[in-house]
Amino acid sequence: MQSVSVIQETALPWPSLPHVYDPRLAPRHRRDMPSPIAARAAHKCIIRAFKKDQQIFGEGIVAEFSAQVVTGAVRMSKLLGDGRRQIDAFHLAGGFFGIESGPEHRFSAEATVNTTVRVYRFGDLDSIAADGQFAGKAVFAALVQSLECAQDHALLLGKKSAREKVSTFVLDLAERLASDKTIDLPMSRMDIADYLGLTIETVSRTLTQLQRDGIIDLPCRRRAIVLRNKSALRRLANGDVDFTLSGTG
Amino acid sequence: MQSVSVIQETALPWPSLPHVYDPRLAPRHRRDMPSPIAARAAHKCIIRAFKKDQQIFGEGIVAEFSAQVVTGAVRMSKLLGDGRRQIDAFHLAGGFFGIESGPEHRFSAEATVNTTVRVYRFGDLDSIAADGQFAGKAVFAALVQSLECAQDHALLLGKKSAREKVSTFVLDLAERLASDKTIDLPMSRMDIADYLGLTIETVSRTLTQLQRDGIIDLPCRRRAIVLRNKSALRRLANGDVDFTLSGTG
DNA sequence: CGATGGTTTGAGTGTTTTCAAAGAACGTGG
DNA sequence: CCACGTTCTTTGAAAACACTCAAACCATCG
Repeated sequence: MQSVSVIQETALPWPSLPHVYDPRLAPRHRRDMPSPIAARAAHKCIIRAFKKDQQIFGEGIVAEFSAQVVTGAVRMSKLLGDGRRQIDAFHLAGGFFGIESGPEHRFSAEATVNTTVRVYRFGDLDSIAADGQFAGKAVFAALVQSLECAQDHALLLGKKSAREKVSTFVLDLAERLASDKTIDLPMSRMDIADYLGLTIETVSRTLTQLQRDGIIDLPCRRRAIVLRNKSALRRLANGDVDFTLSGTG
Repeated sequence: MQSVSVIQETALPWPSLPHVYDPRLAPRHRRDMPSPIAARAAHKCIIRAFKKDQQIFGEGIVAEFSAQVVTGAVRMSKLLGDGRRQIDAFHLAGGFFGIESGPEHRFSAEATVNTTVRVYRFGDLDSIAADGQFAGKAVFAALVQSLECAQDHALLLGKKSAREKVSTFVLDLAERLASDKTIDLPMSRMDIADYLGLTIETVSRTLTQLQRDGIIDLPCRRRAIVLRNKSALRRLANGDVDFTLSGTG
């Protein structure tokens, strides 16, 4: 009903993952070393497609699977009692998500656009951790990266202004998508707002203002942003100086 | 406190830490605070004392050591370009901190009160991950806990009001300190503010308001909070309903 | 006991939110 | 391929919340 297509996959090496696999972490094992997880999971590994806004798994659901984004993007979100939503992270192509320590998922995962993911079935984390070889390290690396990401996110949410938040977001997305000039946003303003701890109106206003200041450009196509002044963006993102008041005034 | 003698140091360049083994110090673990890592690293483990506001290690410093709080509390903080500070976490007795994936510490660690820590010398994360036994799992667990903590923190910073933030903080601290009624705060208002993404004035005002509403009590002793209405606090913390307007009005 | 620094309180300001409505892109169906 | 409706986005005005600046307060320590 909801699954659009299910395809059997051949083995695909974990190590080719841009996002999870930091060569700095395990460079020695990188070359030609088969991944135990991939090997083990190969025969149960499938690709699934999810439509825009379709849920991949919900908060509180038993964590039987983890997954890797093939195309598209996935948002990890959490809800407050009254429905307020905080998006913890966006996973882009190559990104892993759904790896949990406890028995259930602590986030809900949804596709922000039409998305395909590769699904893995995982045993408990203990056994992964106990695997001193490739699997343990890969999961370890994924975990550490999530942690760093979450911590940077906390800095952003706690201490940055709307202008700085949006700048940070745009810059980060540009890097992760390897976009030199034009970024194709794989999410709505609402998603961005819930990620940055702002409202859609503020996100929109801030983008407009950055455009007025010549830092970015907003083409007709709403889901795109063109970078005009990357260094200014970087300064803003890092809170380097008082860069809040700019140009035109 | 503990029968073992504690080494007090003033200036402390981490790199010059003496890797001595004092049988009186290291192997004796507090019964209520089992430390698997210590068991393994016993021969490299020492106890060190830090005074209030003393730095344990700085952001960007080579990560040669990690540590576990024995008594007191440690704040992990990050700075923005212009000096704004975000505290990522407080580590209380038993908490591990300083475990990194990369070559250097991504946070500065400082004692918020007079504090003693057990210091470990760690090899790179690879070797820890490769250890399928005790150490690997313990570090793994610590990492996962940090991650969950950071993610909850992001929800707090991004979506909660001052009232909700403070309530969450008080409740969390009460649980972590196993305080039934009276909480002895191991940090200043400034620390709390930088942790919650607020200013000290707002933290103070919010606490006062919670007191007026009969939810907490603020004794003369400024570093203490008495819980009066724990369930109200819990409702506030979880954003359960519109609980913002309360009592007296 | 007085000095000190952290904390509380007050008044005014500013940024972000809220509420409301117009505008524009996108998808659907003809 | 165009027209239409729907949805998302943008813009505006007013309000709310937290912040800034400033001063008083009072625990704590010497």
